[in-house]
Amino acid sequence: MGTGSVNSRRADTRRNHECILNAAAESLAESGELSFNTIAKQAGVGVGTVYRHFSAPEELILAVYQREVDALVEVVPKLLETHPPQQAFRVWTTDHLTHYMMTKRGLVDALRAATASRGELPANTHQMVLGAVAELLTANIAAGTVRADLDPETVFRGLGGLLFLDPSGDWRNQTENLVDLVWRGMRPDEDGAPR
Amino acid sequence: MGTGSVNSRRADTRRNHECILNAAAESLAESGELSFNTIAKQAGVGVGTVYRHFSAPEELILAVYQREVDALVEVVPKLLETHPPQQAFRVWTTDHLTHYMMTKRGLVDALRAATASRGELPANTHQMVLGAVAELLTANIAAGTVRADLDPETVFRGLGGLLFLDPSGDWRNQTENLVDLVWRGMRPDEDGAPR
Amino acid sequence: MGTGSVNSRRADTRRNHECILNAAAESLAESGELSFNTIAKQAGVGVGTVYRHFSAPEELILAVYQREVDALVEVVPKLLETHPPQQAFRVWTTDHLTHYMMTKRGLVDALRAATASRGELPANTHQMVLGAVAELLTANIAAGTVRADLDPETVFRGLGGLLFLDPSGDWRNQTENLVDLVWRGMRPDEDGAPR
Amino acid sequence: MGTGSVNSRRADTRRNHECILNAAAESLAESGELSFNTIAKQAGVGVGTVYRHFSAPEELILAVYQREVDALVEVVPKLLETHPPQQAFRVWTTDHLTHYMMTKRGLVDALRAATASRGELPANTHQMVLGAVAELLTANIAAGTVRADLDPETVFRGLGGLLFLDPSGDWRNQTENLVDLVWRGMRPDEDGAPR
DNA sequence: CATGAATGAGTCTTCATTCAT
DNA sequence: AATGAATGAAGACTCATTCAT
Repeated sequence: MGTGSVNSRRADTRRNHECILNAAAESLAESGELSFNTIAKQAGVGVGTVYRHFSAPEELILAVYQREVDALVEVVPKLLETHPPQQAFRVWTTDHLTHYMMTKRGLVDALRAATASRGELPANTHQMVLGAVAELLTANIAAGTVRADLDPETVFRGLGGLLFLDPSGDWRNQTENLVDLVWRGMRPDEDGAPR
Repeated sequence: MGTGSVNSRRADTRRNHECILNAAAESLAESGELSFNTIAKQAGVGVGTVYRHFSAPEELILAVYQREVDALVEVVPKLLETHPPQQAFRVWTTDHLTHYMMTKRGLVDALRAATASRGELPANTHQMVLGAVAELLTANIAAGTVRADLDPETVFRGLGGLLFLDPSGDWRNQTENLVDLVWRGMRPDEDGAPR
Repeated sequence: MGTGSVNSRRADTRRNHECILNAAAESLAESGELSFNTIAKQAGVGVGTVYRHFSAPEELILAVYQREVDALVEVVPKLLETHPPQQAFRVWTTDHLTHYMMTKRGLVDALRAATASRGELPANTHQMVLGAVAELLTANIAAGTVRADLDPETVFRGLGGLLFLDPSGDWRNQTENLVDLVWRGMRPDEDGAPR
Repeated sequence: MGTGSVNSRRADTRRNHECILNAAAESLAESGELSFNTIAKQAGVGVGTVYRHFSAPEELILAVYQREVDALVEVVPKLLETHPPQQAFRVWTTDHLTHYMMTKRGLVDALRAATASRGELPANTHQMVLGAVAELLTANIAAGTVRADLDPETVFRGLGGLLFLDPSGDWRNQTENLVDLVWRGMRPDEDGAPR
C-alpha cells in the first residue's frame, strides 16, 4: 500500500518529466521559443514543477537536445550491423541526420542562446554526434570506401548544410545532392595526388 | 552657405544611421540579441532616433544583413579578375565566406525570428549569395576545374558547416579542411561513373 | 486545515482583485486615465498581477464599469418596493444616477476609447441602465404619473446632462433642477394637445 | 517687392494656421486623439511650426473648440430674426446644437483631459454657449412660450443627451424626441402648481 | 512534491518637446 | 519663421523566477 503510493508518486513524477520534455520539444521545434510558463501550461503542470525538474532553461533545452542526440546516435550500430558501411553512411545521413538537423534548428539556436553565457555546455552532446560520425567513418575506412585521413568534424561540417533545409520543401532531393557532393569528397583519390 | 548647414545636418543623420547599423551589427554578431533600447544606448542616440531610422526590428536586421551580403557578394568579380577560377573559389570561401558565416550566425537566427512571421523577406539576400556562388561555379566550369552539373545551392550547403566555426578557435585550419572536402566533391570525375 | 490555506490564498487573490478594481475605479474617476503601471502601484501589486487579473485594458475598464452599473441597477427594485413610483424615480435620479454619472465621466470616455476598436462591447451594460429606467417608467406609467408613450432611451438622454455636473460644485441643486425639467416633460398632457 | 514678400509670408503663416486648425479639427472629430506630430504631418508642416502657432496642446484644442463654438453661437441672432422664438429654439437645437454635440464629443474629452490640470480654461467658451441658450430663452420667455424661471444651464443640461447620439445612426429622430421631451418640460404650467 | 499567484526587471513603442540649421 | 531630426520620459506588455500554501 505504502509502496504503491510511493510508486505511483514516482510514476507521476516521471510522467511529468516526460510531459515537460515533450512540451518543450514541441515548442522548440515549432517556434524556437521556450517560455517556462508556456511549457508548464502545455504540459499541464505548474511552473514550479518545471523548475523542480529543470532548474534552469539551459537544463531543459539540454535535456531535449540530449534525447534527440541519443536517438540519433544509437541508431548507428544497428545500421552498421545491417548494412555495408557505405550504405550505412548514406542511410544515416539521408534518413536520420537530415531529419535531426532540420527539426532541431530552433533547438540549436536556443541552445546557443542559453549557453552563450557559460561556455560549452553541450560539448558533450556534440561529442556524441561526432562519435557517431566517427563510427561510420571507421567502418568505411576499414572497407576502403573513403580516405583514411578524414576526420569526423570535417565530415560533419560538410553535412552542416542540412540545417538549412526546409521541412516543408523538397528536402529529400536536396539531401541526396548534398550527401552526394560530400561523399564524392570523401572517396579515396582515384590515382594519387589530391589536388 | 545655407547648403553647408544642410549638408552637415544630413551628414549627422547619416552618421547616426551608420552608428546604429554598427551597434546593431556588433550586438547581433556577439549575442544574437537585438534590443532597440540597447542598440540606442550603444549607438549613443535616443530610442526614438533608432525608430526614426528603422521603423521595425526586421528593418534594422535586414539592413545589417544586407550590408554584410553586399560586401560578400561584390568581392567575387574582383577575385575572378585577379585569380584563376579555382583560386578565386578558394580565396572567397576561406577569406570571405567563412568570416561572413561565423560572424553572422546570430544574425541569421535573428533574421529568421524576425521574418518567421511575414514569409521570405530575405529570399532576396539569399539569392544574392547564391548568385555569387554561381558566378564562381560558372568560371570554374568553364575552366574545367569542376563538374558541369553542380548547382550553387548544393555547393553552398556543402559549405554550410562554416556556420559552426568558432571565431575564437582554430577556424583557419577547419575552414581549409572543409573547403578541401567540398572541393574534392566538386571536381570532375577522373574516370567516369561517380558512385 | 489544508482547506484553510487554500481558502486564504483564494482570499488574498480576491483581495487583490478588489484592490486593483478600486485603484482603477479611483484613477478612472479622477483623471480618466488608466495606466496599468500606475494602477499596479496604487493597488500595491506588481504589474504582472494586474495582467493576470485583467488581460487587457478594456477588460479592466469594463469590470469597473460593470460594478458601477450593477450597483446602479439593482437598487431600482428596492426603491420601487419602498416608494411610490414617482418618488422612486426622483430618488433614483437624484441619489443614484447623478452620482453614477458624475463619477463615471472619465470611465465613459475610457470605455469608448477602449471599445472604439472592437464595436459595442458595453452595449450590454448600457442595456442594463436602460432597463432600470424602463422599470421606473413602467411603474410610473401604471400609476398614471407619466405619459405612456415615453421610451427609456429618450428619458435617459434627458438626464444625460448629469454627466456635466461638477462633484465639487453645487451639483445637488443642479440635479434637482434638471430632474424637475425632465419630469415636467414626462408628465401626461394636462388637457390634450402636446405642443 | 519687399512688401510683397512680407505679405506673402504673412499669407503663408495664416494659411499654416488654418491648415493646422483643420487638421486638428479633423483628427479630433475622428479619433479624439491629438498628436502634434501627426497633426503636423497632416497639415503638411513641421512640428516646430505647430508649436510656433500653438505653444501647448490645450491651446490648439481650445482654438478648434472656439471655432466650433463661434459658429454655433453666432447663428442664434440670425435664427431669431428669421423665425418665431419657439421655432428658433427648435431649429437651433435640431439643426445646430445636435451636430455640434455629436461631432465634438472627442473634442470635449480632449478638452477636459487637457484642462484637467489647470482648472477652467474653457469656462469662457462654455459661457458663450450658455449665452446662446439664454438668448433663445429670453426670446421665448418674452413670447410666453416657456416659463420665466428657466435658467440656461438647466436647459442646456437637458439637451446634454445629444452628446450620446451616434452620427451614423438614427440621430435625427432621437434628437426630435429629446427636444420634444425637454420642450414639454420648459412650457409654462397649464394651470398652476408644477409638481 | 506540486501549484500557480505574485513579482518586477526589461523590452517595445509612442509622442510631447526641444533645438540646430 | 519653418523645418524635422533627436531626445527621453512614460506606458504597454512579457516572462523568468520566487514562494506561500
